[in-house]
Amino acid sequence: MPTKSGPEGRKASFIEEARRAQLIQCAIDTIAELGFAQASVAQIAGRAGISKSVITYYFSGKDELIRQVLTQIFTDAHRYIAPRVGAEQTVRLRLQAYIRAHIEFISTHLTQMAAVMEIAANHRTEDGSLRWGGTADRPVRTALEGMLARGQESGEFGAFDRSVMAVAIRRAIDALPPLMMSDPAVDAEVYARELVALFDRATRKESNG
Amino acid sequence: MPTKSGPEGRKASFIEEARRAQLIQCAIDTIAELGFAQASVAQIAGRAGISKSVITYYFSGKDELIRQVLTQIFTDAHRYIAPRVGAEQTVRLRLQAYIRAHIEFISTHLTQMAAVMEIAANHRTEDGSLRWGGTADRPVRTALEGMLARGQESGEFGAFDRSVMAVAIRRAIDALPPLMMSDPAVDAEVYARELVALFDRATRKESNG
DNA sequence: GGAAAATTAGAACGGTCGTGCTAATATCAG
DNA sequence: CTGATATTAGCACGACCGTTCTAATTTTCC
Repeated sequence: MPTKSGPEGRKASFIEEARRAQLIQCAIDTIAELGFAQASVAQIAGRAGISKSVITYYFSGKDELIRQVLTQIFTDAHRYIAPRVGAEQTVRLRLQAYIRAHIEFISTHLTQMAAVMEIAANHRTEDGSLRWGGTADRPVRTALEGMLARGQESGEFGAFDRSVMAVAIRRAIDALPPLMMSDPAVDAEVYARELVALFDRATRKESNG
Repeated sequence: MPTKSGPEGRKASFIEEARRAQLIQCAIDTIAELGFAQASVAQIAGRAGISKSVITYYFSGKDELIRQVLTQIFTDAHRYIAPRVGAEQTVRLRLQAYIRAHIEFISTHLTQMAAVMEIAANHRTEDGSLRWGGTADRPVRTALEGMLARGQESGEFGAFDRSVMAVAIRRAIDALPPLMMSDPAVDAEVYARELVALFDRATRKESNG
């Protein structure tokens, strides 16, 4: 049963593993540089220096490749961020670690993040609706809202709408990739420090000023 | 000299004005609904119930049409927002009006804003670089940074990095279109009130808590 | 070293893109 | 009403899209 059309069943060969990794990396670079719409199979294959058909040989199609790009990047990000947040003891410190860890990961994985955002904003199903769009970031925001809720219950945070605060935090974090790519003068450390301070004030109880 | 290829020279006829307005509106609707990449000339013409060539008859090409979509929306937005900000006397009130006016306009022009963001994020020149991207929002942020600077000089605001604060404010405002389009339960008034309160705290002087 | 399998290049397919051209129709001035 | 002009539909064009197919080449294994 092996032979025909693509590697299946048997364990991946050395060449297969190397090609898959190469193609995923080339897809990331191409999407980040040219944008999702311009990242055609021909472009990605050209960057890898191979023929188009190699892509459909190792992946069932372009969608498969895109999917694997996303899962790889998300796995990397989660592995970096989760332990750094979990290490902190108070909710306020966890929120600070949340912001800092995100910005550290983003600033050291700029092309990956640019690719993720291009895909999230543009990849659509055949019926025209966004494949990962609209509600795909909801679980992320929901988790963040949970953290904010615990901070309010414990009295560490003041009164505010948690969903609006979560949106503001996420959007401020996700602003970094385009910022850094269009302006190399942007300093990720400064950005992290200022954002931590900004939302530290924003989550405080109203102290009659 | 009249005749050949498109209306030029003479003043626009009734039909011309109507068609241009219709096509701009259809472009907005199509881009907002299907995304920029899927908003082909054929799609836009189909929505208008006319032939593709009518578009290239009234506009020099697709780029021209897109450009007019942007200028129309930006003009509308500026006419709504500018006087509301200018009416306030203190910097803090002006910042509040800035946020509120933006959210009011956005929530009442959702499809327009969705179209603008699709275009800004995706429209590229032939060499592959974003046409309105990267640095196109710089003047907007710069103006906002100026407002923040005046607030710090007058002592109304505390100490913070103005460019980071400007990014956070803009990103929080620009989050509204996708929020409202994916979740009809989102309340623009609540969002405006909470955002005003959030950045009111964030711009305050550190009051030792 | 030779057969079988894995991997690759390259061409071909049907489809959509934006634009240009042509011929038919609608509008309007005289 | 009529001729000129504005407007429109429809097709053709070259380009690129993602996928499929075939044939050639490389690798693997006995």
